[in-house]
Amino acid sequence: MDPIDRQIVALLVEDARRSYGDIGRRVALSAPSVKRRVDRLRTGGAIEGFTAVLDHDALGAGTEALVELFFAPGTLLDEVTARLEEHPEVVEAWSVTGDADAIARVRVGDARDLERLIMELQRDGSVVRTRSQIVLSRLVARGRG
Amino acid sequence: MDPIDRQIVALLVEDARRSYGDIGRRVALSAPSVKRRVDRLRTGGAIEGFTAVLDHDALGAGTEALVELFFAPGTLLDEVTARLEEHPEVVEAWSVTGDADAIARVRVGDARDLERLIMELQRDGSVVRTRSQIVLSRLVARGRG
DNA sequence: GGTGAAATCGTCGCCAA
DNA sequence: TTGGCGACGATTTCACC
Repeated sequence: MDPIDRQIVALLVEDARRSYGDIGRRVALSAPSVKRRVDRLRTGGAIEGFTAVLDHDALGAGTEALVELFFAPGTLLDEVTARLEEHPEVVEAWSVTGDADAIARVRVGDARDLERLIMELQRDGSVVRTRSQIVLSRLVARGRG
Repeated sequence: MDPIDRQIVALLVEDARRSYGDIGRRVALSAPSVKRRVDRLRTGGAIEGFTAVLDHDALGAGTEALVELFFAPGTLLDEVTARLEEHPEVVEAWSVTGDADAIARVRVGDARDLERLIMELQRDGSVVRTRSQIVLSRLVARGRG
């Protein structure tokens, strides 16, 4: 992981479909050499993959919310993770310090779906309370930097 | 935006570097036809772009946190957005309902950087209070759904 | 890390349904 | 309009230096 690797990563975050030749020109390396580095970064796990960034508003999709989760005493993180992964509406989730035990970023059709999702999450008793903040607008959105 | 477009979008979310030919084989379309659709999805705004998904732990990077922001009365959203965009540590931010006015997802080297960032954000008075929750671990992470 | 070569891919104009 | 075909230059991806 040298400065050139970092440059390559930054260029791919900016545009994942950039060609190796284009990257090579910017970092003064040949295309095969760039490919070797990218392959290494992928197998090494630094780059997990490449994805399309969607505009959910333009896609006619719905509502996003950040849901704080409060666990029952003695709840295992793995249980909650498994439960969250059952629901495709959960885009991302983190275990956090502070008031709540975890925060889930969810994408649902509308407020009714959110309500239903929250009920579902609480169903088996590992999540005993939630507190939701519905996203009104996205202020900042960067690659995944 | 027909079912084939949705399939194409899903395939690109899964792997943004897939070739048009590969996509075409999966949706029973020729490569040029797939390219036309992807071009249309991009100019139409449904697909904002393509990015690399990084593993920040593997990259030896630091701490992630969710910072709730409380604005001074009369603060404009655009002001705060501009302020947030000045700081590359802010990966994402949303204006939300509920207790806080906005939530920023930030990535910093360590807790000291977080402290410094928060001081910076509060400096001009539009953000009067913050409440941070440091991410202990990522529970769920899907493409960008 | 570079070079060269072969296979594949991106991209365009043109034509058919 | 939307999709397929053909063609050409660019790109990917090797083996080898």
